[in-house]
Amino acid sequence: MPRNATQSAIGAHLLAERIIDWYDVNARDLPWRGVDVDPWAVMVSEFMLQQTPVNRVLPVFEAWMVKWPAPADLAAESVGEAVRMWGKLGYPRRALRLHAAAGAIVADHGGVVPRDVDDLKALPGVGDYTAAAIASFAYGQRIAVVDTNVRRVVHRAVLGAAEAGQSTTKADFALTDSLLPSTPQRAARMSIGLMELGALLCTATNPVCERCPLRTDCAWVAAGRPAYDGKPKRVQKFAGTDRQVRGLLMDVLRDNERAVTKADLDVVWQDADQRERALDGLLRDGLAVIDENGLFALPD
DNA sequence: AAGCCGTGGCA
DNA sequence: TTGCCAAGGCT
Repeated sequence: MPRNATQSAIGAHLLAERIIDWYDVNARDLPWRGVDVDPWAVMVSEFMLQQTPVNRVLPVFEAWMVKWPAPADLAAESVGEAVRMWGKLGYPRRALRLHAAAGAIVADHGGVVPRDVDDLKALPGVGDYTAAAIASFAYGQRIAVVDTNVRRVVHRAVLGAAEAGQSTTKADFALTDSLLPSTPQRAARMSIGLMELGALLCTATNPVCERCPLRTDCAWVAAGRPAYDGKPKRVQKFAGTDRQVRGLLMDVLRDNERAVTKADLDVVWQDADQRERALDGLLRDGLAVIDENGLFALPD
C-alpha cells in the first residue's frame, strides 16, 4: 500500500505551496491561460493538446480561435472546414469530435461550454482528463486533473517511482485528489502547476531535478532516482502502418479545395490492399466522403 | 483492456 | 537511424 500524502515525508499542504509558488514564477504565458480565461479557448486547447506538443498546437490554436471564437461559430461551419483547419496536428478525428461537441454545446447548453463534469464528459472527445481540465482551468473547480505529466510527477515525488503505469488508474486519481488543497481556487492552481512541472522540469527523459521545487522532499530523488521497473511500455509503430497511409490520404484531401479522383489518392501508397483499407477507414470515420461523381473530398 | 488513431522533434 | 515521446479518447 503506497503511502498517501499525509503520511509522506512532505505533507500535502507544503507540496501544494511549493508547486503553486513555483508555478506563479515559472508558468509559460500560453494563449489559453490568463485571468479571464474563455472556457471555449480552454476546451479547444485541450482537444488540440491531446497527445500533441504545445509548440505544434500554438499556431493552429490562434488561427482556430480567430475563425471560430465561440462554439456556435464552429457549429455553423462544415465539419470538413474544421478538419482542414486542423491541418497536420494529427489524430484528425479530434477535429470531428470538437465540431460535434460544439454542436452539442449549442443544442444542449445554450452555446456555453458546460461547467458540470458529467455534462462535459457527455461531449464527444471529452474523457476523464479533458473534462477535469476544463472544469478546473476554465471554471476553477476542485477536481484532480490527471494527465501523463501529473501522473509522472506524483509517482516520483510521492511514490518514489520513476514512471507511472501504462494507464491512468483510480488510485492515480485518488492520490492526486488527496494532494489538492481544499479551496477550489488553490486546487486549480496546483493542478495546472503539477502539469507545468511535469512539462518543464519533471520530464520523462532527463528531468531537471536541480531546479525542481520538490527536490529536497522528492521520494524518487531520495531513493536515488531508481529506474522504471514496471511493465514495459510498448510504443506503437507508425512507419508502414494504416495510420501512416491514412495520414497521407488526408494530406491529399486537405490540400485540395475540390474533390479529387481515386487516382489522386492511389499515388500516395504502393500496397493497394492497405490503401483501400485505409481509405475505407477514413470513409467509415467520416473524415472523407464520396460525391455523386465518385470523387473524394473532406466531409460537408 | 489492449490496440488503434497522426505527426514531427530529438537523442 | 531508430526508438521514444508529446495536456487522451474510444471501442
